[in-house]
Amino acid sequence: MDISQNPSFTYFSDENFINPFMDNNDFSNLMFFDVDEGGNNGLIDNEISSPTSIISSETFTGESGGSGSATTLIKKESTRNTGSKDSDQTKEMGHRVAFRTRSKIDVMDDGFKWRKYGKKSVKNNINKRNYYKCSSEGCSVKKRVERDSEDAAYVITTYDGVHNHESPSHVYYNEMVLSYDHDNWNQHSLLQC
DNA sequence: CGGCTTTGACCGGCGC
DNA sequence: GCGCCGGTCAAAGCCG
Repeated sequence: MDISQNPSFTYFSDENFINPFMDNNDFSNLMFFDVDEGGNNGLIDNEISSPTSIISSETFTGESGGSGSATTLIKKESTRNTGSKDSDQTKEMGHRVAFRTRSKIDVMDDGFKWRKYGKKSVKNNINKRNYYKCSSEGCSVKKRVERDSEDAAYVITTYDGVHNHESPSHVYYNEMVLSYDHDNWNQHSLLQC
């Protein structure tokens, strides 16, 4: 599947996506999308589309150990399906965000602490899919990480849910951002994690 | 020793 | 009802 030509995906390149801390990873092809990525086409079904998908702050670290990190800010709000459907479908997994990055490493340190709880080989993908849970108490955010089946240079990361706590590296993160007086950094959005 | 990873088993949804 | 498939559980092992 060629995701890049899918209209339901928002595609990021480094032209509109600044990564001042880019070190080990090549984020030249970053994108994210909502709803599921499991289907072949990923077209958004109007009836089951998730109401909102937000990534408030992401901190990618090229190598664990802090040698280098790329900080990313993505925010998306899609408010279609505004209450027209029955509200009982608004369970906990209301927010799902996925994006694809070109990265040498499988799992990127985004500032949160993840605990691996599963690994599966899925159809249409020779690579294994890894399942992670936020290890913070009371936070049930999940994350799936898999290599792109067609281009193993890309990693597809899917987040389910929204963190109800701040990132452990949040303080450090904010300091970094504030030191960057750049228009593209929406600092206020960082605070609504 | 505590937290994490690994990995097979188990479960539920869905299509036929 | 059955089988497939994706997601989760949990025991065992590993590691700092």
